[in-house]
Parts: sequence; structure tokens; C-alpha cells
Amino acid sequence: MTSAVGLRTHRSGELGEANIGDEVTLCGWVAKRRDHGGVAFIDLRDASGVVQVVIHDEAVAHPLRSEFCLRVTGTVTRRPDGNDNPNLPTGTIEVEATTVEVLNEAAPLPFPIEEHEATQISDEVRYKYRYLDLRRAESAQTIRLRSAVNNAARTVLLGDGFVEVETPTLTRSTPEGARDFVVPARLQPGSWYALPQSPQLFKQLLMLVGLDRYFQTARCYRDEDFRADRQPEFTQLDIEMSFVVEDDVIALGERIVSALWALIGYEIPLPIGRITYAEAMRRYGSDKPDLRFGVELVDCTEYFAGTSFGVFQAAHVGAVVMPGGASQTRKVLDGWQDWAKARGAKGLAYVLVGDDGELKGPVAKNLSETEVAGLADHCGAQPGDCIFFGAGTERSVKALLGAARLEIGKRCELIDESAWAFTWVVDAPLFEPTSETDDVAVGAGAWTAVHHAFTSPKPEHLDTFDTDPGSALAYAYDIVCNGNEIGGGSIRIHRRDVQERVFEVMGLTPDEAEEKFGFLLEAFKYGAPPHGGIAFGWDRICALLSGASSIREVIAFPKTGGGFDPLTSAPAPITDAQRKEAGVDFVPEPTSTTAS
RNA sequence: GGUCCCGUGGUGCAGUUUGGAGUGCACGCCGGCCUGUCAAGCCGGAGGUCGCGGGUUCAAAUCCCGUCGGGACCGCCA
Repeated sequence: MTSAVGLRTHRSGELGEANIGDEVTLCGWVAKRRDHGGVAFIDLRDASGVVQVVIHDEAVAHPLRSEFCLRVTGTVTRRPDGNDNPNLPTGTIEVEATTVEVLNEAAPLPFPIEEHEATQISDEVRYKYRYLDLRRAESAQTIRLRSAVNNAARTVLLGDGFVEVETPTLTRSTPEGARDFVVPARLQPGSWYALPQSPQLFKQLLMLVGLDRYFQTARCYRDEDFRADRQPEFTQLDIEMSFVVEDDVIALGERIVSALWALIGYEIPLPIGRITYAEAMRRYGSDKPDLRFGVELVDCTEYFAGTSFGVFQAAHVGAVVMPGGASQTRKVLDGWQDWAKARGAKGLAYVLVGDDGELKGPVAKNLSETEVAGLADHCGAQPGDCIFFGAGTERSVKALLGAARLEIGKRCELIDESAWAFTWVVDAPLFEPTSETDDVAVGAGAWTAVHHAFTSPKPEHLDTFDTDPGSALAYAYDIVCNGNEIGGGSIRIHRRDVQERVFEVMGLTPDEAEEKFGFLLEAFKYGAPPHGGIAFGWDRICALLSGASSIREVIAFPKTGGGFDPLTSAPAPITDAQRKEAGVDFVPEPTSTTAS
């Protein structure tokens, strides 16, 4: 790899003892200046690393400041005895400067770039000056890793004959899913483009094209509230294949994921295990279980079937055991109640198992003798443990206890932070009731797709999914890593009649379906092949690989929680002229009132 | 839409519980000294409307209300 071009002959970090005696010209930034008055040392940083430059002319060295951009010519020399710096890859050599050219001065920095300790600069400041933040080796490394991640996936896919296709980012608003970002259409006032939430429909059309295998690093947009792992715009590695079954897509997914984790020196044991959605929910209370630790949920519905304790007279009662939890103070146990309330639960019932096996706590007093006698055994609790209970609908209990399980994992330090636990979650339900909450159901019999409307039912449910939507399973698969969903996909519906029946279950009339997906239904008329695919959450994967706590760290110019770009101050008002031209304020004729 | 935490010179913090003069620490910045440092060292200096608004009080960084910004979470995210 040649790195010597243009204004320089070498790059700082690539110099070594082999260069001793060479005259070199380097370009870079002043990472540190140590001026002894007579001799001064400059740590010169460029993309490749840092090398120490020695300047003996005080008049030259004195004006230099942090982050000045320099061009330095000098001779590479062995450092004097005893002056090696073992912390620096170039620590045995230095460059004796003969000329130092200041290419550009730098203003005093808004925050320290070169830090000696891990003092955390606030995200707000770092992202406002992201171009300075990314000068820091640690920050820059995540961006470089992301490039390597792209390259590794691309290598796998191109080697398999995949075709990379760019799909539109100005497209049509489609129902279902998240809120769209919309863009006014100047030439058709009152009409709007939508930014894609995913290239889903286009990639299916590409299968109709006969491309056979497609991929794209696709930017996606969803106008929902943000989180540490959610940005308004994000990236998916989007993949679709023709004439495949579930196992083919899963096999490809495993090869990609293996190639990615190989970048950080981890070999994923293949094949990655599979767990059904039902089993994941039953054992872990989650469709994206963190398998780095045990602690499984226990079903107590039968156990408390005849209980006289009102709280446990519920459709579903579950439990999860906190190892050693019996020693928690009353204050900590009260904290769990607040924790549960923050999640919309009434509280978190608990029973403490004493060292002598005796059950303690307010709940224990309400249980019958027989209930008390077998409870620890039923839940698998040992003396000294704490058993947490949830009671209510199965869905709410699983959600609460699943979250409690994760919290237990954290508090009891059961999670091996260096571990990687992958699993496929398969056989998710095809539909779920539109309103499966503890509230009164809104429209009875209304179903919505768990994945999306184009997911095929499993072959064995193809005939019955519309007569028995509740038990139909989807031909879908999610890949989960350490409790994070890092990818998901499905075998799609390729038959128009099946697609129409799915729309019907979802309550979409033929007219509505025609209006919203007419182009897709039309396309399905012309020999649509069986196909399926997967999309990986690229930001999340990069964050996992780089150990970042937020996907913001792996995005070059991220936004804050409010969707605000601290660097450009977007979004921002536009001028009246722009408003007029864009047709933003166009008021449609009141022809129909179908707003909903 | 909801819950919780945070906001103090350029940066990171302490000070807030129990009101008493903008008090302190580390880094950075400016000036000076210094020929082997690498978190260089030593001496001196500058820099603040304690996010903003209102209230309570003789007195508010501190207590109360509101608001803005940031962060975490719930709802939401096919």
C-alpha cells in the first residue's frame, strides 16, 4: 500500500526503524506539544498514527499549538538511549525536523481532543464539533470499522453473484409501520413523497425482474421517537433472493455475520442455534432473548389456579428468580416497585426465600400453606433467592418478567460482557390482535401483521391462516445477538391470491389494497417467483462490533434525541419563498373527508 | 403522550440535602522560565448573567413553579 503522495513522502504511523536515516516529509496535526525551551517535541498525528517530531529551533517550535496543521521535513533517527516510548508504535524513533511549515493554524479547541484519561465529553458538544471528535483515535476507529464491515459483507455477497441495486429514496407513503418522513412535490402541490422506511417493496419487484439475488446498503427513515439505538435515519443491509427457502437465507445470513465478527477476531460457532418465538417468549419473556446468561421465566398459572390470593387470580401468573435476591434491603425492593411502575405495571410482587428455606415478604403471608410449601421448588429458587411475580395478561406478564430478567442479569452481574450469544428466533406468529392490551379491545377481530404484510405464512398454515389467524405462523426469522435484534427477514408472499387473503385478514378492502399496493399486486400477476430475504440493522451491528453504547457512535454525523443535528442545526425554518415554491401550504379542495 | 436523571468560566466536575459575597478542584487557554519530554515541569494571569423566566425570602447556584436543551426508559418503532 503506497501512502506517500502529494505533499508528503510518508505517513507518521507507518514510520519505523527501517526508515532510520531517511529524509521524510510528513503532513498532520499537532496532537501534543512539549516545549522545553531549546528543544521541543511535537506529536504529529495523521490518519496512520503518531510520530514524535523534534524541533531544536525555539523560534519555530514556540508558536505551534494543538491541532495546527503542519508539513514537516526531517530525518528519521533512532531515539537516544532511555528515551523510547513503549506506549507508541513509533516509540523507538523520532523525526529531527529541518523545516516546519504551518499549513493552517487552529483556534483554541472547544473540548480536549487528546485526552489522557477517559473523561467523558458530553455528546452534545462532541457532535456539534464532530469533525474534531472524529480526530480522536477512538472515535475514528468506529468509522473505520464500519467501512471494514461494509467491505466484508460486500465481499461475501458479490462472491455469491448478488447484484447491488439502488432503490429510490423519494417514494410513496405506504400505510402500516412507522410514521413517514414526507417531502413536498413542487410540481404537484398537495402531493408528497415519502422517504422509505425500508426498500421492501422495491426489492420484491427486483425479484420479479429476475435479478435473482439483490443487495443494497440502504438508508431508511422513520419518524418515530428516538433512543440510544434508534435514529431518524439509519442503515440496513438489505438482501433478497429468488427460489429460496428459509434455510438458504439463514445460511447466507450466518456467513455474513461470521465475516463481520471475524473482523474483531471472533469466530461464531456455526450453525447458529434456533429457538422458536413461542419458546423464547415462554423461557425469556422476549422475542429477542439475551442468551449470555440463564435465569428463565417460570409459569405459575397452574400452580396458583385455585389460589385465594386476589393478586394471583389472573389469566396468567409468572415468576422469575433473582439469585441471592433475598438479601436485598427494603429500600432496594421498593425500588423494584418503582422500576415496575415505570413500565406500566402495578408493581412487582416478590417472595424472599430465607436461608432456612422459609418464605418471607408481604406476599408470602397471603399464600396458603400448600402454596408456600412447594413454591421455591416450583420456581427453582434456592435459599437466599428472591422470586419476583407478575400477574395479568400473558403478554403483559411476559413483558414485565422478561425485562426483570434482564435487570436481574445486570444487577447480579450474570452477564459476561465479553461473550457473544447469537440465536435465530423463528416461527413468529403471522398476525397479532390489533389491540392486545389490558384495555378494552378496540375493534374485535382486527388483526395486524407481526412482521409486515408481505410475509408468507409457513407452508402448513397456507390454507388456514385466514380462518384461524391467531395460530398461523409466519415464514420469518430474526437474528438476535446478546439480546439485540440485529436482523430479520422472511419468505415473502409471491402469489396474488395469498396476498389478497392476508390483506383481507388485516381488514384492508380490495379497494384500499389496490390504492396502496396496486403496483405490487399488479406486478404479482406476471410470474412472481418464490423469494425471500433479510435485512440487517447495520448501525446496531457496527455498534456491537465496536463496543459502542449507542449507534450514534458509529454514525459519522448523528442527530440528538430530538432529531436535531447539532452540527448543521437542522431542521431549520425555510423562507417564505421556499414555502411557496415547495407548495407546503397548499390546501386541498375539501372533496372528501376520509381523514382518519 | 408519559416517567426519571442532568444543565456551574472553553472542557470535566465539586458545591445544592441544611439559602448567607461566584467559592473550589483537574484539564485547557494567555504570558514568562526551561535542551530529552511523551498526561513534560515550574511561576504568573485571564476567563462565569450558576440554561432561561417567574415566585418565596432581608438574602437563591441552592427552595418552589414554569420553560428550553441534553441523556435513559415506557408508549411508539409493520
